[in-house]
Amino acid sequence: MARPRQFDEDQVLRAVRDQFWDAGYTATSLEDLMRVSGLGKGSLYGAFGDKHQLFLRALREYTDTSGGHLREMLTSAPRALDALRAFVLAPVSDPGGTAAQRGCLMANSTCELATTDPDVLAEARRTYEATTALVAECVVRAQDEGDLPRDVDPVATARALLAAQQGIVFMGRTGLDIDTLTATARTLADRFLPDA
Amino acid sequence: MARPRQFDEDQVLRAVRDQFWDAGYTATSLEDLMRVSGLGKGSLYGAFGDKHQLFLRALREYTDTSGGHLREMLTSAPRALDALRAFVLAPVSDPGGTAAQRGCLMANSTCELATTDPDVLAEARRTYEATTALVAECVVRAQDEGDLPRDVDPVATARALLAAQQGIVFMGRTGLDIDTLTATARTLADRFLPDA
DNA sequence: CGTATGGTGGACCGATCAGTCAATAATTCG
DNA sequence: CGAATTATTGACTGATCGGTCCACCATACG
Repeated sequence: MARPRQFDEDQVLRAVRDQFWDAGYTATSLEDLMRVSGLGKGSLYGAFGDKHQLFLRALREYTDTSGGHLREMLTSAPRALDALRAFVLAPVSDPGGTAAQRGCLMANSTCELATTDPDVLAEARRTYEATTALVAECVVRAQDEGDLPRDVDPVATARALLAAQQGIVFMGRTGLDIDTLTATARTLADRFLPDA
Repeated sequence: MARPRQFDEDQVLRAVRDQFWDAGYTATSLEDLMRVSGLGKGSLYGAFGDKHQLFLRALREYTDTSGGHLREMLTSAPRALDALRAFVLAPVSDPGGTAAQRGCLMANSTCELATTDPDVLAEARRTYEATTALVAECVVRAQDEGDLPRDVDPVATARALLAAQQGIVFMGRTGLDIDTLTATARTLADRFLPDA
């Protein structure tokens, strides 16, 4: 029984997320956040709390969204092996390669803040634990389908695939051209995943 | 014919580098830099210019030092294949795993600043180009020694090994425990480098 | 020993930082 | 329609930012 919000919370979170993504957490000022969200300080603070809380919300929005995409990617393909291959190649799936240079918000934030921000570190551990579990599930399915040998440890394999994928993401962030990056991702995928 | 510097430039650069390493570029203030270096503002500005120039100097000091270590690592081992293995395992060579959590200053800086700081991006490209070349040389040597097949492209292999190594570095930054991280690095190394 | 040179430390600057607060506006419910 | 409630806006705060400047001082050279 009062005045309703005049903005869409998710839309604001996405705008704020993009700002943090491009400039990093520390280098983003409240003025930046007001500009990209179109909101005043009072509204931002009223709806999300301070800068740090807002960042964690945006980060969570990001991990939830990309976690959803990941789950879909890993379960939609008919063959699990193809899904794993798509997982490693995901960082170069953007045609222009512009997305590659942006890197991953979770990874960028971890590199920037892991030493000083326990909340971000915890979110990183949570995210990569969950990702490992999802990929490991897919590895088991690939084993069931006869595409991967039975004697490899699914979780260890998942961790190696995740590390390789994050390595690709990082090389993309350095501005490595998309063709070279794609070739590198393929090389890594080929070593882990037979056939093609 | 004037008063000589009362500090060792390299020592200051190392202290400053550690500060940037732990807190990131943006989150490090001039007060922090004065504290860790023991110098006043005037001395810092007189010797190194502004914060950005000082950061680039510290970053260069870091890449030069680790580039030297890398070169030594890749050339000192009797067998090139062992050197390549050591390269992939380097991020977990620290016994306690504390170094692993710190990550790599160049990588952290790239993730934080790649979008906004052309100088850092250029330094990253330069560094990883040089690293690729060094590793590729070592791959050729391993081929000459009969430990790697002749038909693989040395540069492509080097890029894949570098990406895998950076993936390990990143997983270490997320705080993944050192044992799991070591196992992951071994898994990656084993796929690329036969024998042991 | 005096003077020129350049290093040193800290006061100081305007700008910007994150965050607070109160006046105002918009909405719902009685 | 009026009262209660909450969103919105923007002025304001004290702190801190990066950077400048200058008075002071240690040294080297004549």
